[in-house]
Parts: sequence; C-alpha cells; structure tokens
Amino acid sequence: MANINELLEELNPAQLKAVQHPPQIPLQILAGPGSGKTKVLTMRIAYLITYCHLPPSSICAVTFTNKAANEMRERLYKLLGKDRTSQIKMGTFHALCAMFLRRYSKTVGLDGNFTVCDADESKKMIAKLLKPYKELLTEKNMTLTENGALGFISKVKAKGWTADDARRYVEEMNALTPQERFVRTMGKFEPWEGEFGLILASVYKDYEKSLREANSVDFDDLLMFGVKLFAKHAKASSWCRHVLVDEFQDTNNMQYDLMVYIARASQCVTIVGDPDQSIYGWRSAEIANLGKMQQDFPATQQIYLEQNYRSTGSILALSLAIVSQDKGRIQKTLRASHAQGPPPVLRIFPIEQVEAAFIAAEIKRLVAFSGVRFNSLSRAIESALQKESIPNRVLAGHKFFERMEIKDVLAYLQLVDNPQYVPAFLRVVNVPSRAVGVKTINEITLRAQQLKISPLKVVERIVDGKIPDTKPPVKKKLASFVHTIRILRRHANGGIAPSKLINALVDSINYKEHLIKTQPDADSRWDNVQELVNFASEVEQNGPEDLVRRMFEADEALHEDVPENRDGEESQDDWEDGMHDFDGDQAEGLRASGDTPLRLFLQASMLSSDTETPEEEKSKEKVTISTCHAAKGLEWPVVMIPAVQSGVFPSTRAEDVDEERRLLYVACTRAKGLLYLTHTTARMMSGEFVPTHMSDFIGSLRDKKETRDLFTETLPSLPQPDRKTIATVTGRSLPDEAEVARRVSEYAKTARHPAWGDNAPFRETTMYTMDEDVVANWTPQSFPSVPLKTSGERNPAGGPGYRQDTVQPVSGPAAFSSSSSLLTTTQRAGVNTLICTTTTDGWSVQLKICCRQVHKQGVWRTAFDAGNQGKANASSSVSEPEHALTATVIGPLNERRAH
DNA sequence: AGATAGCACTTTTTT
DNA sequence: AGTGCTATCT
Repeated sequence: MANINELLEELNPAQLKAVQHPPQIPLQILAGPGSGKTKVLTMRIAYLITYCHLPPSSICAVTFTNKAANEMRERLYKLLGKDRTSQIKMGTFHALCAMFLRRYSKTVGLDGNFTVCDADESKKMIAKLLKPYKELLTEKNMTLTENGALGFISKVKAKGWTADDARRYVEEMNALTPQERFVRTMGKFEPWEGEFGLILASVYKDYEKSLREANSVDFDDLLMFGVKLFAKHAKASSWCRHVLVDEFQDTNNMQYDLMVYIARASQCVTIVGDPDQSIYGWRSAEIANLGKMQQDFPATQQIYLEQNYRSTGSILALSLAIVSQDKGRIQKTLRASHAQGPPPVLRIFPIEQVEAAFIAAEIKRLVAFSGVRFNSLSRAIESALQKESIPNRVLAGHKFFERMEIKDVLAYLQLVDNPQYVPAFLRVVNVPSRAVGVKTINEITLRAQQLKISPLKVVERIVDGKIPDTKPPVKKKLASFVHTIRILRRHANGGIAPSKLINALVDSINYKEHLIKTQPDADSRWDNVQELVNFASEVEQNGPEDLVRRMFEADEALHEDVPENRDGEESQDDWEDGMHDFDGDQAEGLRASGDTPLRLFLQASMLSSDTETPEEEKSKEKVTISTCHAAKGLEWPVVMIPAVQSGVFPSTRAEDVDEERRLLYVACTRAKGLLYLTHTTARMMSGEFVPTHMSDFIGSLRDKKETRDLFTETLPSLPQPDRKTIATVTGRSLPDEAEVARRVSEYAKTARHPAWGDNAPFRETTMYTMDEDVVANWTPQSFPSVPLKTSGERNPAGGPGYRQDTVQPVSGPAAFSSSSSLLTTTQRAGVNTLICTTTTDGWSVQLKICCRQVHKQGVWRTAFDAGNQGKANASSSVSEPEHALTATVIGPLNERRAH
C-alpha cells in the first residue's frame, strides 16, 4: 500500500489545501483541466478515512461515468487496499440510485426486480403510445415525433415532475394571459404550451403507466425514484458522513437534490467541478448548481486549482483564448507547468476524405488521438486509418449494447428476471421465428390486458392448458419459448453465473443457427454474442454482487430497515406456477436482497459505458477515435480535432453556443504535446456538398492580430528542443537521436504523402453546375456510353435491402476503361443514377461525381454516389432543379511520382 | 404469416 | 446513408 504521507508531500499548496480541508466545511474545488483533480479527489477520500477516521462505508463518491468510478477505485486500491475501498459507496448517480432502489424498492412502490429500460426501448414505447394521438394531431395541424415527446419527458423529469405535475403546470400556464406567461417563463419560449402541451403531458402519463406496468424504470426514473426514496426515507442515507461529487458542473437538478439528501445527516460535502468544462446543458445539466450549493450550504468555501500539469504552454494559450471569448464566464486562469512547445496546427482541406487522409498521414509520424464532434464524422477517419493500416479503436459508448444480437440475448435474460417487462417479451417471442405474427401478438396482448397479467404469463398459461388457446393457435408454436424461459428461470434462481446462463440460452434457442439463417454477417454477430459472454464473466470476476454487498454490509441501520421485499403479485404468481421448476429455497435470500448475479449483470449492461477489455487493448499503441464528449477527463500526447467548422462547431442544432465553445475547449485541453485543428471547405450532408467555413471560435482568433500567432499552418518538424518538451510533457523518455534519424528516413521512403508540407494540392477544389442542356438530354447511356451489365442479388437473408449492382465497364472511353476502380449503377424505381469514378493518369487521381436529378414523389431529388465501392447511392431533396446536377472535381490528390 | 419494395426519418453529444 | 416501418404482395 502506498504511503499517504509521502504522496501528500507531492501536492502543490492548493491541492494540499483541498485534500486537508476540514470535512465539516462544505468545499468546492474549482479545477481546471489537467490540474490533478482526480488525484486530489482520491487523496481526499483517503485522507477522510485515514486521518479523519471516517468509516469507508460512510463515504459516498459520485462520478460522472462508471468508467471514472472504476478508475478511481483502482487508484484507491493503492491508497487504502481492496478491503476498505470496496466499502466506499462509489458510482454514478444512476448506478447508486439503482443499488438503493433494489434494496428499498417497496418504499417507493417498485418491485425489486425492476428492469432498467434503455433509450431505445423508451423510444419504441413512445412510438406505440403516440399512435392514438396521430389523428388528433394531424387534425390540429401539429406534429409530434417520438424524439419530441421523449425530449419533453426527459426535460420535465429533470425537474423532478411526474406526469401529473407536468399536466398541472401546462394547465396553469394555459390559464395565464400571454403577458403573464412571458413573465413566468422569463421570456423563454416553452414549446409545451396550449393544447400541444396537454397532449405531451398525456403522452407522458401513458409512458409512465407503461413503464410501471412493465415493472421498469428509465434513466431519468432512476434519479427521480432515488430522490423520492431519500426524501421520504431519511434512514436510507443515515450511513453517510461525507459526499463527494465529481464533474459537478454537469449535474442536473435531480442529481443536485440527491446530493443534498444524501448529505442530509452530515452536511459534509465536497464537489469538484469546472464551469468551463460544462458540456451537458442539453441533458439538463445546470451550471447554476454551483451557486445553488453556496446558498444551500452557506459555509461553503472554494479552492481553485489552476496549475496545469498536462499540456504545453502553447496548447494552453490557445485553449484559454478559445474559452475566454465567452464574456459571461467566471474568470479563471490556467498556469502552464511545461515549456511552450510547438504551436497548435490549423489546416484547411477541401473535403473530409482529404482531411482524413492528411490525418492518417500525419499520424504515421506520431502516436495520436483524434477527437471528433459527432460519431458520424469518424467514418472517413476510420477508413483512412485502415488504408494506412494504422491500428485504431473507437471509444464507443453504448454501441455494443445496442447491437441487435446483444439486445436479443439481453431481452431473454431480462424477461427471465422480470416477467412483466413487456418490451423484452415483444422483442423475443418470435426470435428465432416461431411463426408468431402481429395478429397473434395482438391477441396475446389483448388477453393480457383483460386478465390483468403479463403477456408472458398469458402464453405460459395457454401452454400449460390453464386457459383456452387464442384464435391463431399459440400452444404448439410457443411451447418451446416457454420451455426456454423456464429452463433459464430455473438456472437463474439457482444462482447460476450469467455467462453460463447466456450459453444455456443460445443453446436452447439455437441462436447461432438463427443468426446464420437470417443475417448475412452472422459470423461477426456471433462473435459479439461471445463477447457478451466475456463481458459477463468479467462482471462476475470483478464480483459486483460481492462489491455491492460490501458497500452495504457495514450499515447495520440498513439491515434493520430493509422493508419486506417481496415480489409483486404477478411475480408471486410465477413463483407458484414455476414451483416445480426450481428449488426456490436458496433463491429466496438473493431475491430478497435484490441483487442476484443476473440482475447485477443486466444492470451493468444497461448502465456501463466501459466496454473496453483492459489488459490486451490498453497495452497496445492505438489511435483512439472518440467524440469530444466521451473524451472528457482523458488525455493524449497528440490530439487532432477535425471538422472545426461551421455546422459542427457550433453544431447547427446546438441551442447554447457558449456550451459548444466550451466543448472545443475541452477537446483542445485533452492534448499534452501536439494539437491539430483541421477543417474542410465543403461537407457532404445527406448527399449534397454544402460549403462550410472555419469555425467562428477559431476564425475570430485567427483574424485578430493579438491572437493570430496562437496557431500555425506549418507542420511541426519537431526539432530536438521540441522533442524534449514533448517527452517531458508526456512523461516519456527522450527518443534516441540516431533512432529518430533512422525513422525519419524510413518514413520518407515509405510515405505516400511526401508533399503534405505544401498546401497547394488541396486548394484546387472546384464545384460547378453543369449546363442545363446536359441535364435535359441526360440518359444513363449517354454519359458515358458504356454498356452496363448488372447482377442484382437479393439479400440472402431475405430481409430488406439488396446488394448494389456492381458492374464492370465492357467498353467505352479509354479514361473509363482504364480505370481500375468501379463503375456503379443503381436502378431503383424512379431513380437512375450513374456514377463515374476515379480516372488515373498515373500522376494524379481525379474523382468525378456525376449526378442526375429525378422527379420523385413531387420533389426534385439529386441522385448520386460518392463513388465508394459497394456503397449505396444517396438521394436527397433539392429545391431547384438546376442545382441538382453537380459535378465535383477534386484533385490532383497527391500521389506524386518519386523521382 | 412471411417476404419485399418503397418510404420516412434521422444525425449531436450520454446515463 | 443506413435503418426500420408499412403497405402490398405471395
């Protein structure tokens, strides 16, 4: 175990002050990027335990992501040892609430086996609920999308309002005159006014009802029920003697309330935050919580951490200049600990493919990280990296758990744990296909409503012959389904490891075969299922149930207090029915505690974003592609931020421009040694080139004399002094001079882009519109006159979609026949697209995109293809026919012949 | 009931 | 620019 005294000596005065701050005086640590806040936070926890003698189980540490919680846990192992660390109540607000709600479910009117409903299922649920309102909405000439309704519900929930609260608010507002309303809302327009608002409130009510009926909660519910629990039940938080909240600037009202309630007994609070890094306003985060805390805890003191240990001086200077453009921000500074280093690079490119090629080429010289604004922007970069065979990984959030095959498996398990969870039932009744269609499902659902039991129950009873079969007969078709569920239920109640449960499931339903039959990429999907098994084993090894148990076992008060946690009537029924299926006795204890291995695994799957396999992945040197949001709290030696341009920074959809600027600030401050900002002059948006310009966040700095020199166009040549600086900043040893020379010459030999230092090749982009008569006389055959041979193949899976017809030119102009790449044509009803691509003269590459406008569904559309092999064509609406036909010539790209 | 083709919608960011 | 829903067909 590390010696804490020694570690305390390493801290700077401000850090030390923060760590040793008296626990009973509420503390705000305002910590700039790279100021060692995680270190301070973990040290403070260790300090509270070892010096202030707080029991570990009386400390609540809240992080923003579960990943951050795991990292902090790792650090604390070294300071406190595994035993004491595991008693600390640590996790996100969501995860902590989930754990408490399992224990106190009855107190807030939930069942202990509730399922956490993910955003995807929520959306499907809303879509279903919206249907009855469709007619009314069109009649009143209003539009309401799932996302609109979901956004409303989430916003309202962030205030802690139930559906009834929301309805009351809308009614109240509607009773006011427009002037009064204006005053009430402080001039802000709230789209949920009038009849529309009533509909929204009503949808929310339906949604709430559906969730409860399915014995499930969504992400926002976890917080809402958490608040309800702690507000109502003071003993639920009586164990707590100190609360620490990280990333406080990103907490919303519910989370703030949770903090206050958990701290109710002790009034001891430490928060760490940075208003400059507040980037979750769109998720109802409130920077104002900083001020609110000062009011609610009047003794609050602040400590500023402004010494930056992460980045070079020039990176900090630019970052600070960016964020300082926000005039309303709290004045704070950053002091560099390191040398100036090479200035950040700012470069311009015609289109994202070239931008990506540049990044890939530049990375060849550097171990780098690349931060993108949207996940959708990463595609070009990924493929460019692949072309250069640079290993990379995408810092993926939930993507893995959103895959169809993963959701299928999880749905079975959810259904086993929570028979009432209708979304899971609907997902898997017919997976693999059991010849159960919509009609049967509707019949079952109807019966379920009549009998006031879950659809699963209905099916079980039919199969058992307890109730008569439905009209499209179910008994035979669904016997295997019920059988599977019962096998799994028995295993689960016997406390089997979730990884084994998954194996039992895929065996029982022959899932692999099902994938092969229905999915063209069955192999990779099956790999994903195996990956899920791995994830499950990992969760088992880390022993979350053990961990959760230890978090709670020290709290005697809690044990006395656990309300009788019986399952609901519905499950009770299952219990009896399934009696012959499992030996219930040993399951009893687990059920009562609310933490079965299965339940914990499911919860981890829903709440975790930490999908990385630590050992093998982290040791490899890889380029990381991440969104700017996901990059928060992380750092890399080199950071490249593409698409720093209009429409992206700030996003066209953003409501808060200042927040967008802060996001760029967060991204820039991830860099230790080198920072690149690039942008393009055109961006492909839903099939059309839209001209873009440099982000104003950067442009305004470049246009001013005082700030112009904060960046450079020249690529860093990394002379020895710069190499030394970067080595220092990144904490790596200085590379050997001879080795550098050898690598540079090696690079020069193999580099496909020796000319990146020169801007010329990228400024030859032209976009123009073709003559109208060309448009008028265009036929698929006229340009070029190449007979095309098609070979359309249906999707072998039989599902929607088909392979694009890839054709070889049989004859034609030399330029085309000599082209080694593709000529693609797609013919879908009403859309004729001809794409001519890549001509090569050995010196340069020319990319031609030819498009044709087509009148379709009353609008003029442009049909074209960017020339990606095997990729589908795109079509998009355009207002004016004459703009529809465009040709873009880019080039010469680069490929210079070596002399 | 299942297959298919066309249509519509999204695409910010995450627990 | 890919995916999922729906109407229509088999």
